[in-house]
Amino acid sequence: MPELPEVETIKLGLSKKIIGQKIKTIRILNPKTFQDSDGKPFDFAQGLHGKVVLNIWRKAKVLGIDLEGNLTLLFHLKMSGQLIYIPSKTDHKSFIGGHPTPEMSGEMPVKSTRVIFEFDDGSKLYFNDQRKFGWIRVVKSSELRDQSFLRKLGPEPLEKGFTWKTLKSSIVNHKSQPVKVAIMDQSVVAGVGNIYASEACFIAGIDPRTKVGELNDLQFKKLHQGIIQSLKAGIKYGGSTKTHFVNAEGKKGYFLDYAFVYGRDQDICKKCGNLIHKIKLGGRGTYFCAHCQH
DNA sequence: TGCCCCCTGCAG
DNA sequence: CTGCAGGGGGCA
Repeated sequence: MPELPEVETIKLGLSKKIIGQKIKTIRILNPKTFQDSDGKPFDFAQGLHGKVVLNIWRKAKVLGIDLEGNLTLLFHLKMSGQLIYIPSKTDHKSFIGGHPTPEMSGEMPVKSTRVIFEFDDGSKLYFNDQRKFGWIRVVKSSELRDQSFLRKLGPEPLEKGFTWKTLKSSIVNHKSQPVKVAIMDQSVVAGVGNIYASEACFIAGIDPRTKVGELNDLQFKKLHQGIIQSLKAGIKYGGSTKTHFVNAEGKKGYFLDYAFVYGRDQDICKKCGNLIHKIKLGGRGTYFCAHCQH
């Protein structure tokens, strides 16, 4: 899935477009994608029809859309989810000067489209998800904090409360894990996934295989900085598009052009010129420079 | 604290 | 054909 920077990119793009809009219809092409927390079908006609979008937020890799009537839509994009907003025909012409880009022309829905939200002005929000791991849920806004997956999350790495000491304390019961695996645990830090975990270890100068219990305080400080810097860079370049990720306008992100190690097996380290290596940690592809990381 | 699994599609 | 892919829940 999209990790924190990708979901943040979608959030920033979507909030400009759908806050204040009223939901007209919801078409569910893949019922499994859209379930309430009990796995029962949700009564959309009664529940969401006519509701106005009040706010959009992100927590870890989950995107939330608050609606009128104490309702919140939760989205998890998992590995291949996309949320693409297509303006209504009128807006669309004025927006791009009458020359539709491929992703904005009438190519939606596509084969992987699972759910379509239509707003009162005719614009649409498409939830595409090739692998069908992603989900959408409806919860009461006032009961958000009871959601188990939100309760289990560690600190938000780009918020004030995240310091190297809070990182050290939240990671304390992962001492025997490789550090790269540990920072991908959402209870340690919220929102770090496979790409930015490799990047954070590189920036910190730490070998991703190093056991958490072997890290000293200086390394925790560097790791803390590495997490923050890699995520910020991800947001700056509009996220990482390996295969699926696109922003709310259907456009790719370019972080991987600037990545130090991720996806660069047998390529040259941008810092020292030695070869980047790919290994497997916790079942996931992991990239590092043996010369820069110890 | 490690696997298996949920799926689909693409590269090798 | 096999293996692999931005995730993470459920299980022993």
